[in-house]
Amino acid sequence: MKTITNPAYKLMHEGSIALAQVEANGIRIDTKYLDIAIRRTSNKIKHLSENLTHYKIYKRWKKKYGAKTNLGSHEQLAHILFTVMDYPCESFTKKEHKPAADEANLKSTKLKFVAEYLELEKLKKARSTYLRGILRETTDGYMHPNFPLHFVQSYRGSSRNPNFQNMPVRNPKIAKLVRQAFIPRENHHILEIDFKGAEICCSACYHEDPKMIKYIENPRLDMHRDLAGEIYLLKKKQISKMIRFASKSFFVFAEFYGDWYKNCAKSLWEGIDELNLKTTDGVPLKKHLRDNGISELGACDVDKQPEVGTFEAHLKRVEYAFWNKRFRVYNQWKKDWWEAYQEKGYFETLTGFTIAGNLDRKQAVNYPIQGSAFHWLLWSLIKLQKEMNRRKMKSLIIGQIHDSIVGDIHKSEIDEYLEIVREIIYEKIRKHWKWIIVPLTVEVEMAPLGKSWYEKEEVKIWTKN
DNA sequence: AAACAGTGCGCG
DNA sequence: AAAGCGCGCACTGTTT
Repeated sequence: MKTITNPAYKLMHEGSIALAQVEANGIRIDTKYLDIAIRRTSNKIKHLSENLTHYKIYKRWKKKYGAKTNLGSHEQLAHILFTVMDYPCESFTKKEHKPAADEANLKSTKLKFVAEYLELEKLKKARSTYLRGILRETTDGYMHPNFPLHFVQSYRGSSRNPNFQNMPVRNPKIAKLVRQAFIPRENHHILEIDFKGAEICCSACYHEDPKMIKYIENPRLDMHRDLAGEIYLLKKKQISKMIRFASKSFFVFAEFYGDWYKNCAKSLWEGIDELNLKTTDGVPLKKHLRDNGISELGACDVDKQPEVGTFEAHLKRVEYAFWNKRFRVYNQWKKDWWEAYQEKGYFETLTGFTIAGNLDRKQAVNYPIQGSAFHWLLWSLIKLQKEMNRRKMKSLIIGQIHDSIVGDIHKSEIDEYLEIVREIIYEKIRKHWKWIIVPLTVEVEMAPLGKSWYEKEEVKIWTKN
């Protein structure tokens, strides 16, 4: 067993050098804004905390814990809600088997106190991990996060001090609060390029499922939309963007990573209310499902078969068709790959890394895909930076987020930069790695001149849809 | 005071 | 048969 091939070694070596330059470049931070944002957020936190103390629940909390009462203690709150006040508890912690204090479990009480508490917690997270974290790591207006390559089991990269790869983006308010701090250099744009469906494309290079390849090759096909149709019993034109999003994140990706229908049914069902899903003709999704004979989620009990007519039972069939009809070849690959790993105790990725150790089934089939998809990005970043250096460009690469590259690009170099990117991703990478059997595409997002990372918007240049 | 385990949450 | 992959960071509560 060879643990690493020469090309794999070279990739890590050159990758480390390229990322060292990225670290040295650093990211410009608006420290004045950060100071104001921290102050403003602190005021909100103070106000919200004070407000919580007027609730009856807080009085019970105080009675139970006295001087030890701590609004920051999830454990205390969960104990008050689920043990003292006896609200039905849907989940428990893994090791200690105490009532869980995560957002979903707390929210299930539907208490106003809890809603305000969660809002407070979001702000606290934004302030401590992000606003203060960024400020702490910034000197002379620049922050230099690390991008190590030698910590992750799957041979992905990571980021630390601070982690540049988990800056808020999904919650618009928190995203704005934090990402406004990231600004370009004078006369530059923040510009991000993002591999489209990197892990899905990469998986196809392993399993070569013809249906998956078709989805990737034909821009008029859309697997998330198709699955949304099956999951929610909709016609193509009824599927809104948000419905597609729910199908993609709560079913398709979850299934690819190894989740199953009972979990997916829950998150899909809860997602309907949380995302306020409606068909494009304005019909609330739960009403639509009711009209089609599905009016309940079902128990989703691990030990029980789903009840006929429930959403859970429906999703069981969708899952079956997903793996045994639609992506049958992928399914078979997973089985074969797992068998081979059990036989040998290791496997080799398409990029030349051997992965050994005690892996479970999901890890064994996910690692090669996750690792190799990142290696596409890393290889591209190395090429891109070398070319930028050769041309002595003013533009800089300032970060990497698994399948995207964040650049601080001079206004006079945008076209040039994008042309280099295009050549690498649309041409060179497939010449370098002959096993890439699907076309690779990237999306481009850019903020207006001088504007923050928060203000990035998609730039349509190479994609036709 | 420092270290540790456990939990939760931000991202891909 | 089992039942979501990979990270980093902050915080609580306990132990050293």
